[in-house]
Amino acid sequence: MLDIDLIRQDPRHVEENLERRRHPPYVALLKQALEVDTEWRRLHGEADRLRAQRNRLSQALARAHKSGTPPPEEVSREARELPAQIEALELREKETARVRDDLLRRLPNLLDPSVPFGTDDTGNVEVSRWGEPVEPGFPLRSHGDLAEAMGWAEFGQARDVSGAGFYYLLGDLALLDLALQRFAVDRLVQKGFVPVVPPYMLRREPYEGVTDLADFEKVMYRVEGEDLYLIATSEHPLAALYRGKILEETSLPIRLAGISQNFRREIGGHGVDQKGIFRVHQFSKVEQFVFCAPEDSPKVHEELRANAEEFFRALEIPYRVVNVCTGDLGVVAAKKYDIEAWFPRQKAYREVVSCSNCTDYQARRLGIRMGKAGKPGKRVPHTLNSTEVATSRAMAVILEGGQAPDGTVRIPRVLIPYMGGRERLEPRNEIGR
RNA sequence: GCUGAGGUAGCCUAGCCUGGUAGGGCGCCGGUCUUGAAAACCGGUGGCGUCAGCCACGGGAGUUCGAAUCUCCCCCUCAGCGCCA
Repeated sequence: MLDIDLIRQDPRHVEENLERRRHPPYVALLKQALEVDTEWRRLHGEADRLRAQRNRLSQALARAHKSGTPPPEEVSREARELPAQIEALELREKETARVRDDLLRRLPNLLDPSVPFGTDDTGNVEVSRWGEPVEPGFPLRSHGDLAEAMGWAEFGQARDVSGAGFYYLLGDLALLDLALQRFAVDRLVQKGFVPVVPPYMLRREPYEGVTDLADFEKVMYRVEGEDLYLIATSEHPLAALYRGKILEETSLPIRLAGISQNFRREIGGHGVDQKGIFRVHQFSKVEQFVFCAPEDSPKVHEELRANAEEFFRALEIPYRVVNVCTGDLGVVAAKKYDIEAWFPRQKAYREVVSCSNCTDYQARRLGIRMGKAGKPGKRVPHTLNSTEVATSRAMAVILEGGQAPDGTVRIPRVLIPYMGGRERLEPRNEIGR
């Protein structure tokens, strides 16, 4: 949610920013919100005056009551008539506020100046590139086919018992999933992040603070008969960790490393990845999340990006970083980098990390403030989030890029200690796992 | 799931029976004093506002001129019991 004070003080600035999305309805929404707000302020003032009058009358009646003298007739008459007027006015005031807030909530975050314009992901701008894609000397198998052939995954039975988009991981691939998570967490802890295993379900109300309403229809699983939703990413419960709280200025930045399963209903198109773990309903992810002072967020954004880049360099996976354009950015982030890893079989860069600066948009909706408790002058902190690793995606790259003609897969050097010292993923039947 | 107790400002708590518009403590901020600090004392402490004021006692509805207080509905938390990895 945008700052209503900013909109009142400098509507032109907000309008110019919204125009950069080249989506005229946003500007119309803004103007409407501003009009409704003006009306609300008028109603609010009027209702305030009537309430003040009511308080004065009530006190006069209380005094009369105490002294035992009956109050003047016109006082008690006005006291009887006022509540109906107040009620009518308050009803309009409340309704107007509701309309204004609805309009406000539909406005996206303000864009960072560096965000390029574009209508979809083809408008994203490459900002850096690391590693040399190598040509394999033999035809590569898709990660799904390979995993199934080597006994590391079972898709058919998962489809039968849970539906398309689910999978069993078995043997070395199950271990690789855990190894990636533990490696990612260890690195972040070393950098001062607090590891967090959050709730995997949230109630609707706190959930509305962290995501836009469309997600409830499209993305999230709802628990039957309960006011609970399965989290789509640990970003959500991590953001909600301080909902309604005041963060001590000196404790910032707060760096959290979320460890969770993630559940997503809509998983988009299929094609070459129909079989596999690239797009699935459930996956493990280690997430970076930071609360910081507004002036620090650009620096922290680069820090999160650097952390994610280092992770993929440690895995020796070539990648590029793109500055995500307006059409691909979504409403919550002010700026977003995607890291796209090189998939050698597909000969394409594909998204493995998403790194966002949400500025104050998320924190304001969650009612998170910063400052000293009891001291005036609270500010709204900024929130940022970035994937460290989504294991499903990382495993897909490792399987594609690390495979040998015999089907075994080279384990990235840094993960060997996490895999019992072994250097290759071995077929399940051959080693009895 | 059952029974009971609760939800008051950043935190703790009084007020509820008997309706008159939220008091105290801690913390924090500022001031006085001091070489400096502590102590002491004074003032402040959330949200909205067109800066008159208004709102805020878990949420909503009702009764009333007036509700933290009375009535009803709902939510949440804790304790004990039950169930349980």
